[in-house]
Amino acid sequence: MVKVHQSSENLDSTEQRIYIAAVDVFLEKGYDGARMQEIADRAGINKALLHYYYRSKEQLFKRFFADTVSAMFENISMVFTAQLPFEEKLRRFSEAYISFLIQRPGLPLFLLTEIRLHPQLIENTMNDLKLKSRFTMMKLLIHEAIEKDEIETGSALHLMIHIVSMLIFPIVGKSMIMMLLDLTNEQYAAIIEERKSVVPEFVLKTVKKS
Amino acid sequence: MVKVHQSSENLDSTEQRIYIAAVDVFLEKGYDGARMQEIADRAGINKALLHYYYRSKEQLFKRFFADTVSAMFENISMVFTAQLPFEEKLRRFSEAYISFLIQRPGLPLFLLTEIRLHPQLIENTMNDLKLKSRFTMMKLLIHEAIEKDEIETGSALHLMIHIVSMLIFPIVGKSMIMMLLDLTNEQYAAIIEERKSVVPEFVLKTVKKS
DNA sequence: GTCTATATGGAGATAGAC
DNA sequence: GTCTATCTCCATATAGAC
Repeated sequence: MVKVHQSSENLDSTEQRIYIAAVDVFLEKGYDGARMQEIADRAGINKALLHYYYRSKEQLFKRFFADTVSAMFENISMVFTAQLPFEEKLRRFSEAYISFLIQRPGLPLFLLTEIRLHPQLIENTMNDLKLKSRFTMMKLLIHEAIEKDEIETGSALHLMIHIVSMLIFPIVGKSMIMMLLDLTNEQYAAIIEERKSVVPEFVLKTVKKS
Repeated sequence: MVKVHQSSENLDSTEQRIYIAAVDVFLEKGYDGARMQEIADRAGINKALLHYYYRSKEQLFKRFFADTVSAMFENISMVFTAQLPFEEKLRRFSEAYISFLIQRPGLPLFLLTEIRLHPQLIENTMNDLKLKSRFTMMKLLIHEAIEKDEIETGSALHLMIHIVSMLIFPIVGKSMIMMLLDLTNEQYAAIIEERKSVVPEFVLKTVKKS
């Protein structure tokens, strides 16, 4: 869930409603395309009140962005704490990650786009959250597995990129894939669901020692 | 190369300079972030002249977008005409596709983003270009290989998605990957270069009949 | 074809009453 | 806290001289 910066007040408070509306609009339209008027409309209030709670569009965006990135990576790292063989970790990771993305299909493309378009807007956020150290866990996991002779791979780095790419890209490229392969929304959803198991099995075929 | 809508005039013409500037700005800032003033400045002319050649921002964008999508998919389909075994086609495709993307690193993320943000702006474009039929070639290629017993795979559809994901995502997710893995620009470039061969070899390990 | 000047509208942000 | 009204700026687009 996306956390909210707020001192534990009523969930139905105005501030909360504004925040929720802002999340929707920013995700749909991006920073440049988002309109304060639309956020106000969806929250059922007016622009003035919006500025009363969040001084500016920039501040509102920054709060939302920090929360969102944080949620995204919290979710990833959970899988790695368990003590399990590489195979099982990979299966659980794929399952958990795709499940997470299914619920927030617009998130990865949004993040990638905003990082590119507004690096200065998000710089502080990225430094605050210790993302690097979190992600390093995945690298360590794979190195560990290699040392334990569980897997065989030319490059742990490339293997990581393979896995992440196969999990995230189909979500990011939804519009393109649907168009090119002539899929309905239902077919597309089914394919994504399948990938929870297809991707780890595909990877394991390649790297498992026999 | 990105084609230009223009009746074969001087390459240094004003219209041409505007178009080139527009390509740069749109790719950098996206449709919403692009400013006509900036395009005019980079072209070394003023806004009025810009509107003289291209009536509106929307029209300018549409022309550029159509050209760009076209170029992107022209390039893909070239590989499939040759009569070669699946293995060799896959290697050539990976090489050609990554080479293409290295020269236009911002392109895939731009396309994916604009398709999502402005579907109505690009609808005509997508219908005009017979993208679907072009991409179907890749599906056919894989089915053909399966029938010829060249490869073994659970699902041709997923295999296609695997390949495309592993090729495109590292380009799309450059900012994220660089940040998370703590890479310099040089290291990142080297990794992308490596993927020209790493990806097809990875895939072949899984699907090659032995 | 190219310019300066300006029209027009929309966006973020604030003032000030209640 | 919440509203209406308004300010200010900036972006697209056009008018009209040269």
